[in-house]
Order: sequence, then structure tokens, then C-alpha cells
Amino acid sequence: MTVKQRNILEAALELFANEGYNAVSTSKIARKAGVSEGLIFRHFENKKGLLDANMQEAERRLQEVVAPILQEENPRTALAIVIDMPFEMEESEYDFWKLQYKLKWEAEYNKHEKMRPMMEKLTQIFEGLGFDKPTLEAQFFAQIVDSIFIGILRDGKASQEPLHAYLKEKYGV
Amino acid sequence: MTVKQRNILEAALELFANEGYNAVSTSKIARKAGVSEGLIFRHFENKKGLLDANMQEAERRLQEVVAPILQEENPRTALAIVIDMPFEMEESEYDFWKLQYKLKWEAEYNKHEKMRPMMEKLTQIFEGLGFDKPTLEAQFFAQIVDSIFIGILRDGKASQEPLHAYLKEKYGV
Amino acid sequence: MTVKQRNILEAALELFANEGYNAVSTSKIARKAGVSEGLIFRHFENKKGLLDANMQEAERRLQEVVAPILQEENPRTALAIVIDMPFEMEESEYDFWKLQYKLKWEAEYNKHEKMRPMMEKLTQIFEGLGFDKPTLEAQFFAQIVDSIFIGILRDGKASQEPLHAYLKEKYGV
Amino acid sequence: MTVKQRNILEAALELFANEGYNAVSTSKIARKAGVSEGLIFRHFENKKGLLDANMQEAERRLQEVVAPILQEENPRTALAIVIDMPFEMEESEYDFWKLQYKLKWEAEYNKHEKMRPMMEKLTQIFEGLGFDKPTLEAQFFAQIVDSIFIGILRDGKASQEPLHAYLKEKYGV
DNA sequence: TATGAATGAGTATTCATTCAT
DNA sequence: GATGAATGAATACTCATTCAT
Repeated sequence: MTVKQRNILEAALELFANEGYNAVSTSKIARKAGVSEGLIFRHFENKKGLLDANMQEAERRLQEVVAPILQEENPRTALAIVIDMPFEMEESEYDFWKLQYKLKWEAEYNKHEKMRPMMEKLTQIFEGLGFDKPTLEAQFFAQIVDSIFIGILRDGKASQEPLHAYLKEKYGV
Repeated sequence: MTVKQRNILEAALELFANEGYNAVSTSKIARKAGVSEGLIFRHFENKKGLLDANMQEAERRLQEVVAPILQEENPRTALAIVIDMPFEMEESEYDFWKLQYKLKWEAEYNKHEKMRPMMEKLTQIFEGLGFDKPTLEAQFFAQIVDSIFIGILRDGKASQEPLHAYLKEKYGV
Repeated sequence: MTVKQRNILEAALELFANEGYNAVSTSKIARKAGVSEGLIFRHFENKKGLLDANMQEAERRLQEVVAPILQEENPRTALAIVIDMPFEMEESEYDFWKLQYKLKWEAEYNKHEKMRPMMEKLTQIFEGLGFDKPTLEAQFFAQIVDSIFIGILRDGKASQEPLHAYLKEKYGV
Repeated sequence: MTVKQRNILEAALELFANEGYNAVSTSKIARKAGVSEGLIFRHFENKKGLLDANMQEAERRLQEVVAPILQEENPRTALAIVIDMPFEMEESEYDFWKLQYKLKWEAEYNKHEKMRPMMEKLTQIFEGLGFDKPTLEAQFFAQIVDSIFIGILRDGKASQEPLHAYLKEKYGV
């Protein structure tokens, strides 16, 4: 991957995440990336290709983030990692995740399977912690963490800090 | 509001909600509404005007939905109403709410104040129920209900039914 | 058909005929027709539609030209009409026919059936004139007349005048 | 001429002949020839250069084909060779000739002089055969043979076989 | 010789919007 | 109020060509 290719990808990510895929023109991306418009198409075939390339990277990144949780054997520790996760994300990665959440509204990109391993791990965790209905608790918990992450992406970490502490207290971690 | 005006508004709502504001052309809206393209501009000035008209209606609708909660004096009953709310929505209104959630990602439309009265009511409720940190619990609870509603809009009521029951159980209503 | 629509059609015809379909841009057509580029697409859907509209007119025109031949009962007279045909065409129509001949090289537009009635009439004519192999003579004759017409379109009437006279002499008309 | 140079030339020929000069991109030619796009320009300067190189070869080939006719002294034999000529062409050369005929519609490539020696020879032939107006007969005859060749290129040899026989009969060869 | 990254001008087409009727 | 012709700017994408390696 050449440096210009990377520039394009990053410019596209930032614009897609903040202004929306359809609201951003390829010419704007090119301008921001400091390359000619044609180069976008030589490297990514079409505008959609640019989005997909970013989504593929996202999937890789997601697995990286999820891996340490899947490996953690102590349920309480694992839970703590999950709760902290949204706060561990670097701000440089926010556009990345914003795009993911925005695209969840498009059927094509709302892939439940991607989260399957994580959900199963959460179920195990709550089983381990003696919850009565671990599957439901996992869903409940995942949705809360998700909504905290969304809150951070929209209004910054500070806005979710109190809820974060409250959550840790609730789950005793 | 004439019948054609209403047709336009509804066509726009459905398209904006499902395909996104920027992905939908005024000509497509006109075609779906069965009117000439020019008429859109006579009635709504420009494309943005169409969106705003829909958002205004949304605000009215939101108040309608929230009103009975604000009036309910028994905290437990009020809580039950909130939990049931997402399931009480008619499917014919889904596009309406989809659009709201999608637009929350655009700063211009992410107005926290709209929810202020509701949040205050929730805080009172949890105070009434003897919670230790009623403000935080209110935020926590609101985010869960929100995420359930989003789940319904994306995957249907059935997908959230178990969580619904679980939530009622948790809050003892 | 509005006047602008007609302007577009005529500008396209002239350019397609003389420079070739692929060598001509829609912007050039618009400029020549004195209209905005967008209007081409509103009226003809796409560039191909512009070509097809012209081809349809061509088919109508072809039938007009062929009709009097099909009606003529005297074989010798009919033959004379056919031989004279290329010289009877108005110069204002040349672009029209040029386009036809150019497009014969594209399979899609080389429709033998369009000439079927004409070929059958020619066969009858040569039968009437006592030719031994009227079908073959018809093909032979048609190809000669065609090549004379092509000669006219490329190099002007004068270039084919002698051949014209020679042909009449040959067929005794 | 290196092998890659030849590959480029042949790929260009096939594409130009079948899809048209303007409809074919240099990138498509490069892909078909199995070379990089840049190489085309190193060897042929520009796209037009590719066409011209092919046209030059065509001229050489034309002379090769015409030579035996010019040398033949017996008029009847010479005539027979001309009539047979279109059927003697190898199918591998069809693209070659297709391109010639297509380009005849562009003034720049419609060079009558190229055929001058051939036309003069035909005139001699018909003089020798005692025709009254040998120049005209030569033109007449050349156009027929041309149109047969075109017929072959478009619809295959079989389609012109009967006319071929008929022509030989007519000219008694 | 040969590649492939890179460009800038151009292409067909779409868009939101205006306006005469 | 309502239409549909018309526009000009923008859009995604392609093209012939250049150039560093």
C-alpha cells in the first residue's frame, strides 16, 4: 500500500464518518487526500470500494479489540475489560467506529455474526458469575456498553464517565 | 395541508428513513408521491425544507408519546409505561423513528434538550423508587430503552421481546 | 416534440454521421443544439437513446423511400426508380443515410430484415424481365445500387454520375 | 519489432476493427496485449500512432494482394483472380480489412490513390476483353467485388458464395 | 525495455432548483 | 395549486498520456 493509497483511505474515513457516505464526493476526498481524483478509482475501483476497504480494516481492528476479552478466563476480569473498552479506544480511532455505528442502519453492513463470538463469551461470563439468565444478561449488558460507546463518540468521554463508574459499581468490578 | 402536500411529506419520510437523506433525489420523492417535481419546491422551498417539516412533526409526535409518562404519578406505573413504550409504537411509525435515530449522528439534529423533561421525570421516578443515584440510573435506564427501540426498528419486535421481559423483571414491574 | 428536442436530435444526427457515435460527446451535441447538456438526458434518457431515436426516424424514412417502388407494377419502370433513387435523395438527408451505412458495421444495427420487402420486389422485377436467376440478379443489383449510394455520400453525386448512366444503359432503362 | 510490440499491434487491430477506434481504450489494448499501458506509448507515441502503424501494414498487405493481378497478362485470367480475391483472404486477416472499410468513412483514411494502379489494370483488362466503356466497366466491377468482400466480412463467405458463382458466369471466367 | 503510479482534462449522467404556462 | 421543460453545477468515473524507477 503506497503512501497516497493510505492518504486516500484516511481522508475517506474521516469524511464518511463525519459527513456520511452519500454526502461526500470523490472530488472532496481527493482534495483532502492531496491526490488526483482519478487515483481513487485506480486504487479502489469505485467509491463503494473505498468504503469497503475501510470496512475490512474495521473488521480486522474489531478482532484485535475483542481478542484479549475472549482470552481472559476470569469472568470478573473479563467483564471489567469490556466495560473499560470504550474508554480505552484512542481518539484517533473514533472516526473508525463512528462509521461502523452509522452503517449499522444499512442492512448490508449490519452483520450480527461479527459480534457472535463476543456475545458467546459474555454469556459464559455471566454464567460464571452465577446469573440466572446469562444469555439475556449478555444481550442487556452488550447493549448498555454499546450505548456508552456511542455516547462517547457523539459527546466525548467526559459525558459517559459517570455512567462508566456506575456500571462498574453495578457489576461489582 | 393538502393531500398532495401530505403525499410528498410521507414519500420523503419513507425514503429518507430507509435510504438516507443524501441518497434520495427530489425526483424520486416526486415520483413516489405522484406529483411533479416542481411542486415539492412550491410547498417546501427546498429539499432541506422537506426534512425539516418531517422533523417538526417528529417533535410533536415525541411530545405526544412522552406526555402520558410525565403525567403518571405512580413511579412504578410510569416506569412500566416507559419500558413498554417501544412496543406500543405502531409499525406505520417506524420510518419516523428510524429517521430520528439516524439523524442523531448529525450534530444539527442531535438535540439533547428535546429529551430533558423525560430525563427529569425518570430521575424523579428512580428517586421515588429509592435508588441511590437516581440521575445516573435514569441515564442508564434511558440508554437501555433506547437501544431496545433501536433493536426493534432494525430487527423487529420479536428480536427484543425477551429483553423486554427481562427488563420488566429487573425493575420489578 | 418540442423545438429543443428536435434541435438535439438534428445536432446529434449530424455529429454522429460525420464524426462517429463514440467520437462525439454529449456536451458537444448540447453546444451545437444550443441547449443545456442535462436536457438531452431528460428527453432521451441517455446517449444511446439519442442514437436510437434517430434510427427509428431512419426506419420510417426508409419505408417512405421504398413504398413507391413496391407499388410500381411495371418492372422496367420500377427498376428505373431504384437506379435513380440514390440521386433523388436530398442532400439535407445525407447525414441520415451516412449514419445508416456506418452503423451497418455494428451487428446490432445491421438488420437484414429491414431490406427484405425490397429484395423480394427486386426478385419479382427480374423475374418479370425474364432473368434466369432473378434472386441472384436482385442481390447483385442491390449491391451495385448500394455501392453507388455510398459513393455519392462519400464523394458527391458527380462522382457517380457516369456509373449511373452506365447502369441505366446496362439494364436498358 | 519485438514480440510485445507485435502483441500490442495485434490487440489494437482486433479491437479497433470490431469495436471501433474511439470505443477502445488504450488500457483495454494493454490488457489484451498483456503489457503495461505505458509500453504502448513508448513504442507508438500515442493512440493514433497505433492506428497508423496498423494502416501502414495494411498498405503493404494491399500491395501484396494486388501484385499478382498487376502482373497477370491474360485479361480473362486476371479477371478471375480479382473475382476470387475476396474468397482467398484468410479469416485471420479479416480484422485487417474490416478496419480498412470502416475507416473509409473518415476522409483522412479514404485514399483513392491507393487503388489507382488496380483501377488502371482493370481498365486495361476490360479493354482487352473488348468492352465498350472499359473505364466505367472497371468502376462498376470494382464496386461489385468490393461489396462482395464487405458481405463476406460481415456475414461470412457462405453468404456470398452464390453471388460469386453468378459473377464468374456473368463475366465468363 | 518495461512497469505501474500518477495526473488533469474529459465523459456520460444526475441533481436541486427555477420558471413560464 | 400544479405541471413539466429547462438549466448549471456537480457527480462518479474514464481516458490518454507522463514519468520515476
